[in-house]
Amino acid sequence: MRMSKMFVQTLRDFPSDAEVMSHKLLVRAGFIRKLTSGVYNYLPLMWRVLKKVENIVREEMDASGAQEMLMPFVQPEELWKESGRWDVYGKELMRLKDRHDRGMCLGPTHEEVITFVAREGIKSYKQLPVNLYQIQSKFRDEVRPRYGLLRGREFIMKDAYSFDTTQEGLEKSYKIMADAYYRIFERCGLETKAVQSDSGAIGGAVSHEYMVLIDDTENNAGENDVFFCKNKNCGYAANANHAVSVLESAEVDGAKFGFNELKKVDTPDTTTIEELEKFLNVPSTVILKSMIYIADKKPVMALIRADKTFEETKVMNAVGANEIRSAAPAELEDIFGASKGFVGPIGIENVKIPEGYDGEKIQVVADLTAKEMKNFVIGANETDKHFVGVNLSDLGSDIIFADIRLVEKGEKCPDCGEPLFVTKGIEVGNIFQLGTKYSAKMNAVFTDENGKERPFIMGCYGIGISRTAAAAVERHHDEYGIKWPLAIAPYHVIVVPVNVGEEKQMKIAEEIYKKLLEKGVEAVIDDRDERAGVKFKDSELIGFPFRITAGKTVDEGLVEFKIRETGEVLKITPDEAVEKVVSAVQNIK
RNA sequence: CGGGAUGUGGCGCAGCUUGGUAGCGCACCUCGCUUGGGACGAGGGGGUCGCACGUUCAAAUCGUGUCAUCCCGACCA
Repeated sequence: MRMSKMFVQTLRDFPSDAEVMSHKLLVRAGFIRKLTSGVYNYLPLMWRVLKKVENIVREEMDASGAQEMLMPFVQPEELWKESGRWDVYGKELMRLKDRHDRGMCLGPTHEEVITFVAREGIKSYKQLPVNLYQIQSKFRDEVRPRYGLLRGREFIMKDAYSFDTTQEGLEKSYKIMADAYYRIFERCGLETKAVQSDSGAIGGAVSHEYMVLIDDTENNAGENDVFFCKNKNCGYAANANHAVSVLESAEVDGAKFGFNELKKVDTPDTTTIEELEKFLNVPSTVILKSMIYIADKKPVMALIRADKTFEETKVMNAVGANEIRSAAPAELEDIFGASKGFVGPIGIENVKIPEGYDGEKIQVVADLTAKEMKNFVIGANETDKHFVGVNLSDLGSDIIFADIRLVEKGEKCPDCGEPLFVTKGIEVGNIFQLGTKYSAKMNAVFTDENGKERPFIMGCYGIGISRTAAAAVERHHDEYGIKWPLAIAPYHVIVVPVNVGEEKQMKIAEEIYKKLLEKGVEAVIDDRDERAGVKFKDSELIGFPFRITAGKTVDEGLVEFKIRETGEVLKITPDEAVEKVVSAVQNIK
């Protein structure tokens, strides 16, 4: 490729609307341009990168025995009604009508369609197991798209779906994918950690997320908090929304503070835990904090020892909901007649659920920390009042107990007891044992050895192609620009004649360029009549892994060979330079 | 959906307080000069100042509305 003809425009400045490095650099270096919020044009350089990532994914998927296909981007409403997700998916699902007023949606994922494909095409256990995948654009109407390619609304994804006859078969298919995923990300130049993750409303099913760990806490690109154990024999790692919190003891008996019997006390203006601690002169560990969530339109009260934090996903799972949000202060008034800071579970069975919400009574879900507390303090469901000296037996019996705590750094690993560490992570892949969630609902069955019909045991496996490319930029850049891993770089090498007016430099550069092409290297020659500084800045910004510069030293028969990743510079002959690139390229194949 | 901010040429920004017919840097085109780290000089093209309505002799500037974008939060198979 000749730089003078390449469709690329690098910018002198970072775009003002970008926040994270991958977004800033990909725009500035001319890889992407925004069309509208969360939707980007992949310009030629970006498209080359994406195709490289795709091809690595494709090679490893094919090697694992999976078969590639392509499903439609637009899907009919009926399929989503069959699976039940039409009503649960929410606004993220981009819904539209065709000219006949039929409901359609843009595919955010393809479980419904693949289940349709399988029930049409798979009739017998003899056809199983099978794993089908595709690489395609997805659309999710994210509440808040951000961070460029890391959280776009339209993005490229590889999604695979396995079909097995048994749970054991599924586990085998799952393991095959887990192994393939490590290879894929490693080949993309990304070290990943597979972490246990929340399995959503499905509950109980196994799920792992592949995280690119981002140590820099200043970096917002890592949107997930990952807890992990450094014990080599253990290896526990989990997303914060799933990490098990190990109970730790604390001073939890209010009797030590004079709360020997249940009574209601005045606690004016104590709307926060801190204020309440101060007013009653007790530690937060003898206070049971109450928080109201709206789970699938049902009000839910969650309880936890007040020095701990709720993990909403765990609350959601504990009550079996699909969607959850914390209630607004005005809603508290509506439901309880008490203001923020004073709601509590005593007498909750008498609280009437107002119009606009679902449910007959308010479900109470308590964290396991509540179980060891005695004579504690809790909101009285009356503004400016709390109960003290409360025990669990005072709260009624219809309480769900579960781990609904957010794990904290330094807590003990649930598997080995060593302290847990936390870091940020970018989720680039997700593998998931679905079971019969879709096949059962959509009546996707096969005939087994005994002539009996049984639903497919399914698994699904995603990789964010565009997100993986962006994550690579997050992990591989410096102050000058991108440092693409060789395997996914748009081109392997750029050849720079310093001065296109110097015949000898130009001649050597052209020769090198030609040799590289002949050897199958993806090379660019910067034949622009620009000053050296411009060419060097651009080559570093765009992130070519290697640069061969033909400058003044051509008179001595030497060129400069520079490695982007390390900054290492060698003065060698043109043939040696070509050889270095060729062997590096062969090495990644 | 709550809170905050911003919309002026491809990118980055000034002008707005105090209304008077749009400017700077980069990029782009032409010529000259220059050529190992984002040169220099001269000339040139490109914007109905997000949109609508209003106030006014006159609106980028004031008012109202609306749309878009970004940030924080909420949310996120």
